[in-house]
Amino acid sequence: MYYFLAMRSEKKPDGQKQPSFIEEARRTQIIESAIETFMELGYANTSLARIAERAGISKGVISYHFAGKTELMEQIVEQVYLGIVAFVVPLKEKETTAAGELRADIRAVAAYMRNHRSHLLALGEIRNNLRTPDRRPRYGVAFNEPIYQAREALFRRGQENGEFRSFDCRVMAVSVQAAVDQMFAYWVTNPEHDLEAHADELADLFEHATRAGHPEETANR
Amino acid sequence: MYYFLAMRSEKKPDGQKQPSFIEEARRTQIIESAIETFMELGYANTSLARIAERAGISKGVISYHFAGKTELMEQIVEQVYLGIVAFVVPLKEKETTAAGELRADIRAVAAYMRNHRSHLLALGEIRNNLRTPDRRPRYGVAFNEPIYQAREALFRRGQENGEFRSFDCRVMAVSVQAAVDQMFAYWVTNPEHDLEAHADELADLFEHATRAGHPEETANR
Amino acid sequence: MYYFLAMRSEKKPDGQKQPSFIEEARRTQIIESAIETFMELGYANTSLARIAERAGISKGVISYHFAGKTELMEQIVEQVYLGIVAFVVPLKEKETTAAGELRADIRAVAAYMRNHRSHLLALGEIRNNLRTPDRRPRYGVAFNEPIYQAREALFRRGQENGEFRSFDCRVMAVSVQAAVDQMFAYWVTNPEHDLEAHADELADLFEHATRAGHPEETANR
Amino acid sequence: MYYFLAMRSEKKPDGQKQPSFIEEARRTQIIESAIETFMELGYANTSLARIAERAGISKGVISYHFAGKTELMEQIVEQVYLGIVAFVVPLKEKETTAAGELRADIRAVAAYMRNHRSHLLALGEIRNNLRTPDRRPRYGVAFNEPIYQAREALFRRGQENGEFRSFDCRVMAVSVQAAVDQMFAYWVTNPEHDLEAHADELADLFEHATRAGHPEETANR
DNA sequence: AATGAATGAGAGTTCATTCAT
DNA sequence: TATGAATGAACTCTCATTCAT
Repeated sequence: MYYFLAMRSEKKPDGQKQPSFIEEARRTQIIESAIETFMELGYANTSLARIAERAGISKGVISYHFAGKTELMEQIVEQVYLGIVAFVVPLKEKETTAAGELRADIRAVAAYMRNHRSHLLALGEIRNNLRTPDRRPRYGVAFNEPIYQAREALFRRGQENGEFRSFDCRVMAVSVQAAVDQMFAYWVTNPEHDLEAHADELADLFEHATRAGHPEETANR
Repeated sequence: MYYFLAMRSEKKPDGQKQPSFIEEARRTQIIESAIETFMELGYANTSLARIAERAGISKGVISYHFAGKTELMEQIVEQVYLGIVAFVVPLKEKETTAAGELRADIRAVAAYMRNHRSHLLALGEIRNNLRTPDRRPRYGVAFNEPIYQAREALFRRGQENGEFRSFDCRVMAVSVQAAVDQMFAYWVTNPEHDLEAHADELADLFEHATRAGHPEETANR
Repeated sequence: MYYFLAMRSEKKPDGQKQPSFIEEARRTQIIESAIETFMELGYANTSLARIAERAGISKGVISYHFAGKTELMEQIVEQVYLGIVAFVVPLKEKETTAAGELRADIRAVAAYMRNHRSHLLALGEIRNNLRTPDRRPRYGVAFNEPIYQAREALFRRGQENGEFRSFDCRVMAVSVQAAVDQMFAYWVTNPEHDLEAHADELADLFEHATRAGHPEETANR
Repeated sequence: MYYFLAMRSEKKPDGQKQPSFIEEARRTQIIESAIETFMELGYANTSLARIAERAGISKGVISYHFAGKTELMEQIVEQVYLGIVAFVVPLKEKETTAAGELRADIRAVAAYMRNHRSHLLALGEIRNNLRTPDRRPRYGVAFNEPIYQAREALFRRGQENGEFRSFDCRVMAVSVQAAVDQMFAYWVTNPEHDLEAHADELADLFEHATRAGHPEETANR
């Protein structure tokens, strides 16, 4: 599930030299500094100079530790994404019913959002804006594909065992992800908003949206 | 409803000179050129020079007709937004039931998306990226507030007349908008995707999510 | 002869807009400033900043008038080369004998050198150093090909009419050009050196080197 | 003859510590790596980082073994120059006549060129570009002075013993050197060119250019 | 003897904006 | 109204050099 690793920009060959401790620390420091800068200033206003300034280091240090601005941003995406997966996946696997898993998923993501606000904001900035040299989007919606497939599988399972009614699994997967993402965006703008209550409400929403209510609606698509 | 005009960057006082026809034509030309550029190159790669080049005019013309890059982008947002409202609102008002109105709304927006792909893409680019001089987001989620309130009103009406179950109207409104927006993004990335079928599926989804299924669930929040 | 035009980087299509007077003046000013900078500081120390500083203009002006540093340098080469050709060719055409033409050629070039020291120095700097994006030499010896062919034709004519002995025309052409170029370099380093006397001496040298001295040496290669 | 040592950047005082074997090996390794880099990428694209990368060592090693980039380049010049002298001088000394010595000289240099292409190319790159801190050429034509004097002596000898006609020995020396250098450059650009034939042709050329043809031309300048 | 890390200057380029014409 | 010209700041990236380990 969440097989994001398949999207990693470049697998490091085993024969490659291990990064030293200090090297790793610096990279982490720079990435964290970049994340905060993206969150605070937005993509267009985030320059290497500002990242370095916030980190209290020289501009050239970033160029020393990363091949370029692009590699830095790809590293951020990778780091943040891996963090999400590592947190959410274990919490889902405890559930037995499809409906239960969907609810657990949504609540887990909400919990993660509360504690990683800046990381997820930076992820969004980069996803929305990073482009390849020929100016086509680097990530875009296709970035969500592994998530979509995981959710599709969940829905199909629920349909097969009679929990869920018949519906288009892809549309449902896309919509769940959209609602979850927007929950985050809404909370960011309205920090007093109750994130956990929102998550529960969302779980209710999709429970109603998916459950097999009337006999004739039971899924067999 | 959709009282977006209240957000307009600057109301022109009534005593102000009316823009001439050619003035208005130039502004429209520039806005269209900018929209295409945003769509094709993304926010970060859209410069006044490129907009002018695409329009086949001199760079200075833009500065002449717009106070600056910021005003141009705000004008784009306004124009596009007004276009959506003008198209969607009449289609909703024909409906009598709340559920019917929701379905009509979603389908109308989908129809609009198909015919205004570049406009909506540009709107997204600007909404995601434009910031005030002190670097806080210019639009963000708050931009959706009028839409949220309209949808909230719809849901509340449905709850009051017994069509809808009890749920948090704000969360539902946010989620509907998120699902609709993501439908667009998904279609942009997958042009062969059936937009109208997706809209219908979404209407089903939210019909199930909102309808008063069991007596004890009838809304009175 | 001297058909350098065939090497021009890009022929301007007739439909292209004419550069304005002030545009042309600025380009000339920048080129002259660049030539002086190349002469004084050498290729490696010549930056756009220094060229602009010498010209008393902003750095961005150069970028405005030239596509980039590369185009500026190619323009310098073209301008200087055309200047040489325009000066030398008419002086050669007055001569009737091959030997006379060779002597006239060498003397004409020497005369040009005296009055265009900085231009020729800059030409040399760029020729020696400018490389394509893939790092291969942009000009190199191949740059001399039109000159070589012109001289070859001269020598062949002299051999055919019996003025010259038999020798390899290409080697002779290369050597004449080398001797002439080095005459310039020597004079640059030793400004008190008598350039005209050097040119006459060179003419003598190649007269002896080429003339048909003994009957059995007359050319028929 | 060829008293190039007088130009050495810094004579090591006798009391200085002898470089260890491994020290010498490292310096040689770095110099060879630098030579290849200069040849392949040209002066402007040759950085210490690239030299180190090619040598498979750390960038700091170069700074450890050489005072700076300048000293490295001066060492390259010295090494290459000494190599030429060591090869050419013995081959000249076998000759008895001045004409014979000139021919032997040219052929010897050509032979050396064939086997030391990268060395001579690097020498040229550095000679053409290296400057002192006040930006005046570090070598330039003056670098050839020992060669010029050696050739002048040869020509004067030939004139005194009646082999050669009267001509300006300095101009002849400069021209021979120019022709030889350009032979190399031409061969580099046209690798299929017959270097040895070119050398022979050059020897013929200067034999005709120098020899005492008519009695009244015999030298006594 | 060698390394990796860091610096600060300087490179070419792009940009929004201003202004005289 | 519209243009072309110019500015100055900010951008990413590369460089030679220094230094602690």
